[in-house]
Amino acid sequence: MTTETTTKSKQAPAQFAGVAKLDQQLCFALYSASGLMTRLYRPLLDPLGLTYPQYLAMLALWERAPSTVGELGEALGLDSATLTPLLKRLEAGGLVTRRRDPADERRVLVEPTAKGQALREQAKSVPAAMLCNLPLDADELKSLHRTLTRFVSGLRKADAGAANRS
Amino acid sequence: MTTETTTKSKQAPAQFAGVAKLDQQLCFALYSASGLMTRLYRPLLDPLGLTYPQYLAMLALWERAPSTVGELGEALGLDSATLTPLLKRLEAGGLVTRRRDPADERRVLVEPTAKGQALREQAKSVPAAMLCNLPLDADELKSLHRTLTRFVSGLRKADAGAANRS
DNA sequence: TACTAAACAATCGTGTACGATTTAAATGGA
DNA sequence: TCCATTTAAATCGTACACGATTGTTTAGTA
Repeated sequence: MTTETTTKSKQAPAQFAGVAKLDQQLCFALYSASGLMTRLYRPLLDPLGLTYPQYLAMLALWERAPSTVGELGEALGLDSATLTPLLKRLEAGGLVTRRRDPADERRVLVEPTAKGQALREQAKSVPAAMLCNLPLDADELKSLHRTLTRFVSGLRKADAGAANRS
Repeated sequence: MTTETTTKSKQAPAQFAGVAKLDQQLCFALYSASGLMTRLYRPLLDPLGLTYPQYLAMLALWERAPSTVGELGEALGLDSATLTPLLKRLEAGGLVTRRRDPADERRVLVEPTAKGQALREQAKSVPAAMLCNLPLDADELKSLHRTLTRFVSGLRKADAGAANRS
């Protein structure tokens, strides 16, 4: 509890200490929630042969195919270093195809196969099953989602700013 | 858009479809928020030579040392398969020591070194800097934290239940 | 006391994540 | 047209993350 002036140089509010601690707890809560959620998805996705990130990729592809790796990355917030091997695993599992875009050989087009499309039917029961795991009622879920959405879009802006600055 | 009865077997509420979609979005929002947050911590933690999980481990150790691997795992929600290599990296960096508990040779006691303690001073400026990145005001942060905390503790219960059932 | 069961950390295999670099293709001026 | 620049994906190295298994130590019980 050393009374130091380090924080004075920042334009921090008066009640800094408390809020800073809160931010730390908030960040940890987000980190924990994300991890727990992934764990709870596992028993639902195992029968489909998907991991949670793979499930997200399939959701994106079911919405819009073909998609380029870049578009998927934009949608999921992942870069090619993560997506390329993930998509290769989906391809190895026979769920998607990957091919160079003839119109622009730099791009790679990803598309569900018939098997990948068929999986969509099985996957339909996942959200309902997951919902049973979520400990809040519908109103609370809605409120949490609203706040989180604003939070995420704000963070995205901050992240883009940080990227530009480098 | 096949009208099927698959979901009728679940005891789902009438407005199932909408809520289920929401849950999907909520889970994705959590996933995104967690990833973005980790990215925003990086420039703050790089000067300290820590990753975000390593920072969490040090926070736990600054609060309570020595801790066993199991206690750290409980606090952070990680298992030994994740923690052991992480702690070995912290040890290699000279920030912690690891030794078998003489009173119970199964346990391993982890403790910050002098260097690890010294790092605590540098780390004090991290929360304030991070706070500047967070896009919500103090009230919203508080509300989000409250909801998330309830959410996490509920998820933990669900997770424990799932573990017992297996 | 012997012997099984439980607890604990470590290890192995697989799958994200991402910064940094590389390779190839397209684009935009001089 | 030529060439530097930009864009897109892949690759490399490092670091989580976890299920399943292993090896060791302790605890519990007949």
